[in-house]
Amino acid sequence: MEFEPLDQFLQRRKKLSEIESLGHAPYPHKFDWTHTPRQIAGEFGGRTAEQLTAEPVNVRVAGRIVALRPHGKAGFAHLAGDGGRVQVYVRLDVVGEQLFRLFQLLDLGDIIGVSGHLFRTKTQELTIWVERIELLSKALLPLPEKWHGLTDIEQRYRHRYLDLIVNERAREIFQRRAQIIRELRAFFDRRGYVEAETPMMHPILGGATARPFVTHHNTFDMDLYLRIAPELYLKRLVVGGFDRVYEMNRNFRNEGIDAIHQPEFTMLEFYQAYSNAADLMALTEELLRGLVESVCGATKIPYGEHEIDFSRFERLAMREAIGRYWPAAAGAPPSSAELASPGGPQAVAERYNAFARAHAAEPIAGVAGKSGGELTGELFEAIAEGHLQQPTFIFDFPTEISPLAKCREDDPSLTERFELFIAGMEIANGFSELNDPADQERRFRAQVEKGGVDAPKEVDIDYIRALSHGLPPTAGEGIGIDRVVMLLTNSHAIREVILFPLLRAAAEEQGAAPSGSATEAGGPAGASPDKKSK
RNA sequence: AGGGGCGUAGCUCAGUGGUAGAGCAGCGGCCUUUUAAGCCGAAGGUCGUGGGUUCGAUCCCCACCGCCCCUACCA
Repeated sequence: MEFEPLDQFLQRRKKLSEIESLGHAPYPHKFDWTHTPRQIAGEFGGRTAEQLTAEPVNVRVAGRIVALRPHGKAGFAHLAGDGGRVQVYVRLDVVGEQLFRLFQLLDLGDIIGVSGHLFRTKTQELTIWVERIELLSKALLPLPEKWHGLTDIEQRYRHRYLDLIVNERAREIFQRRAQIIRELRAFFDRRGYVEAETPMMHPILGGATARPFVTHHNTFDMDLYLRIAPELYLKRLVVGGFDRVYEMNRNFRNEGIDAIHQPEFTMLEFYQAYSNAADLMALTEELLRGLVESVCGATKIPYGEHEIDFSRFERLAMREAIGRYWPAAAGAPPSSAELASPGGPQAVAERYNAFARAHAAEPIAGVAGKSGGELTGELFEAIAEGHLQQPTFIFDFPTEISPLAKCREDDPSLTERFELFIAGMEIANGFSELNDPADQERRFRAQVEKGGVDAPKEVDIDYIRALSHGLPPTAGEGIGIDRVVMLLTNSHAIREVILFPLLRAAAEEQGAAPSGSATEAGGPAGASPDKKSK
């Protein structure tokens, strides 16, 4: 297989043959290094030129050539590796003709190993005085332009490896992502949670409201859904005696793609027995504050135009939030009492729609056919959600839109459920888990009867059976990890924090190159904590 | 899904109704402390794809493909 740009590809392949004919293995198996490019600066950055002369430091370093400045009978290059870079200096009179010829045959992008001692150049840059040089892997294709790098967004995702080589920010985002995931695991492990891996292929859809991907198992001749949520399996584990359990992995939702949604997305779900929603709000606050401190080194972090302050989390009932952010042009804001009264949400929604029609905003559709709880949820989304920049827990979710949550003891129209919003995004969703099997079965059946494209088609009888064995009073929560990574990396598109976001498959072309014609199939993908479950 | 924008050399981008340019990368030459190294020279393109208008289209029109942004929907 040959790739465009063909002239450069062939040119580099020719150089590789010449390197072989000089007696070098084209793809050697091993290079013993003493330091990574990053470690050189870290360990020896403080040494002066005099110290390096008095006490020579010998190193062996491997890396990718990311800059190359030949000067006739000598030359400089920068090797990148381990997130750092180091300059090397090669001289004909030091390495000899044979190795210098090898140096001349190197290209930007090649991976080499060098050995030598450290010195400082005229400009005081810490540099390796190369005595031996070895090709470790030839780059047959050129790197993107050295100054502007790779800016085309589509190319960056289709050829993420180039993005990672060339764009430091991309590399930093994914290193930080790994750090976040490490910290989250440590947080739950410290507190005695068991990490579980529940099925990703589900015979019955459940645990959220979303349209699924469907797949097929050949031997069992059985259709399966890629999971939209692990919720029902994790609660089975609580029934089984894992009182504290968590899972952090992919969910798949066959729905729209935008700045905060991908079909394949990562969610953390955790459950703890003998706890309720209020306990989880406190835990979530502790978790996120600690995470931001350890990852960003501060409790206030910049996010676009805003500064987000994780030292304080606001708590606001959903009905209060509607009143608080009610548009001034829509008249007097509704009271929580009005929203709680029979027919209240309908009246408020009509008032909002009158305002919306007059101000080119989107009205709430189908008011007459919706329950008060559904309308309350929609009013909240239309009016308040986008205003919630600072960390804010919204609680008192209506029962109609919370089929897995336990009702409030004093008000069956509301549940012990909350969602956390930051920067206008839904970040977390948690509640006291409904553990009454009869009530759960009723709510499941109501969902199935109601129908709709994303409604469950059948009741998960085994889950009801599990509840019938007794689920302790339990609280559970889901946190959208991709969105947390967005916040902590000041990223404003979810695909910036997903290594290989789903793209439309490009047409395969013979000889297609980094210019963007290789097919990136991308399987089913998905992304976000959802409204009705974690 | 609707509206807007974009698609020109490998990369980053100019440009014009008379079939096209720069910088970087690549190629040849010079260059033993450079760092967006420098200097000289040559090369590189089906201007996203397919139609149409025109004597002539990369440019104007239509359709399609892909990407981006906004709005909406799935949630």
